[in-house]
Parts: sequence; C-alpha cells; structure tokens
Amino acid sequence: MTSPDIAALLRESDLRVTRPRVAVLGAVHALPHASTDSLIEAVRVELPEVSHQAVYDSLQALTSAGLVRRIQPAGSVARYESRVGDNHHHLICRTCGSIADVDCAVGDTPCLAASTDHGFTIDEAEVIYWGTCPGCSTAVTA
Amino acid sequence: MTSPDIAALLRESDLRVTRPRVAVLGAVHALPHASTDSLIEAVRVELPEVSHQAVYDSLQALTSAGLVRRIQPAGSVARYESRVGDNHHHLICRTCGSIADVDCAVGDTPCLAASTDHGFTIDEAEVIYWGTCPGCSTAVTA
DNA sequence: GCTCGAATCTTGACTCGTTCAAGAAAGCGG
DNA sequence: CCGCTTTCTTGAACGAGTCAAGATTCGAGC
Repeated sequence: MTSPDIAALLRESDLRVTRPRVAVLGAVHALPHASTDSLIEAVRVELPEVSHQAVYDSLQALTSAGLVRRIQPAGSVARYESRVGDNHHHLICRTCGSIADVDCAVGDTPCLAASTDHGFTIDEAEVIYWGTCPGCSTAVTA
Repeated sequence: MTSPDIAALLRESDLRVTRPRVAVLGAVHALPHASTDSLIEAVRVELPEVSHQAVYDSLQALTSAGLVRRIQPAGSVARYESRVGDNHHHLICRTCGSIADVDCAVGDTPCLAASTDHGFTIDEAEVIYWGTCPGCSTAVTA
C-alpha cells in the first residue's frame, strides 16, 4: 500500500488528502489492531511534528468514511484495523490483550439472526471471542 | 429478591456480607444494565454514606465471584447485570444506548465455534447486536 | 457476648485516554 | 494564484476508573 494508493482511497471517500491522514491510514494498514498510541508513534516516524489531536481527528474521519474500523474491547483502549466490510470477528487474549482475526463461522452476515429482536432494527452483529493465546497458555503452564 | 436472599448469595460465594455489598447486589438486580453511576445513586437511597469506591470494590468482588456480569460496549461506560451463566447476548441502540437481552439463537454456547481458533483457548463468545431501538426509530421518522 | 486479625470502607488524590476550544495553516475549487 | 473551508497545532479540560493510607467492620473462635 503506497502513498498514491492511499491518497486515491481518501479521494474516493471525498476526504481531503492531507499528510497526517495519509500517514495515519498507512499506519493502520501496516499495524493491524494498533492502539491510538502506537499509531501516533508510527505516524511520527514519518511526520515527527503531528499532534495527537490530528491523529484522533484523522482516525475519526477515516472511521466515519468506512476506511478503517474501530474496535474497543472491554477494558482496553480503542484499536483500529483496515479490514472493513468483510464481517470478520476478533479473538482476544485475556492475558496479553493480543487480537487475532477470525472469519465468521456462519457465513457472510452471521449471527445477525437474534432470537428476538425486541423491535430493534439490527445493523451489525459484533462477535468477540475471549480466551488465551498460545503464547500466554504455555507461559502459564511453564 | 430480599436482603436475606442477597446475604445468602454472598455467603455462598464466600464473600463477607457487608451493607454496601448487599445494597449493590440488590441494586444490580433491581436495575438491569445500569451504569456504575446509576448504581451508586440507587445504593445511596438506602445507604446515603457509601463512597463510590465501595461500590466499585463491591462490583469487582461480585463480578469475580460470578454473581454479576460486567458489560462494556464500545463508547459506553461499564454496565452490570445480574443474569449470569445463561449465555445470553445484548442488543444495543446506537442512538440512546439502551440495552435489551436476547437469548442466543444457536443454543447454549453459541458461536463458540470460530472458524479458525489460531491456537487460542476460547472460553467465551460475546455477541453484541448493534441497531436502533423502536423508540429511536420512530423518533427519527417523526 | 467479646476480642482480634483480616477484609472492607472512607477519603482524597491521581492517572490516562479522550475530547474541547481558539487560532494558525494548508488543501482545493475556481 | 485567491479565498473559503477544512484541518492541524497548542494547550487545557473532562471523566471514568484506580491507587493509597488509615479508620471501620465483619465474623471466627473463645
């Protein structure tokens, strides 16, 4: 994913192409599931002068444009990923907080069938699998 | 659910029976999906002098004892409910934040079958249905 | 009942992710 | 290249939740 590619993505979404936004979107692509802090660090490798606010603003703009997805598991800070629109879910380690992607077991829009909808209009089913990652399992055993 | 009942629940879980804990557990039963703030308010109706810290401590003790469940949807403060151990899920309104319970469509431990487990040991599958509640749907239309 | 040790509660300060606000800078249509 | 608008910088503020020290309370054993 090169800068021109990223710029094109931004333009397609009617977003202005600014240096911070290009760097932020590039960082989200390079670091899946990264926290805002990690993204700020990553962005500052290229643009040492960006403010944290610019990164927050960019992430919000990218999120509402649908170019990145924000995930915020209980007890964690916000994280961002660039896989959007494919209805995948997450596997999160309770010990170290690491996140892995999982495709939905049931199909394209899985679990969207709640048993009772209480009159709600459901537009998304978010699934989080909680567990222990291989690294942390062995660490405990050892 | 009366005070003696609640005291019994606490004792069964090897928790000391204190006034704040009884009041907190009672409040969680009375107000499903309440935020910590609401619970503090509710508890202070009976015990005007409880500190917020006591409520936080009690909720943590009750949560780790498995007597209450903590839920924390993205962009919301922590909420608590007394339905535990029945693997139900939640339906959350994006507009007003209201939460409704839904039993799992697939069975007792649903969706626990991720397509790839990446070596993780999965112990819980949390499902959140995002949408718009009946009240907010009509409000927009009107 | 009473005593004592450990768990719990009060008080109050503090952290940290995130948001708010005002003014300066930069993107982009014309 | 101009000017308008959006975006970025700077710096302060907010709020849920946590930490810490000392006082209180629970409850097992006598």
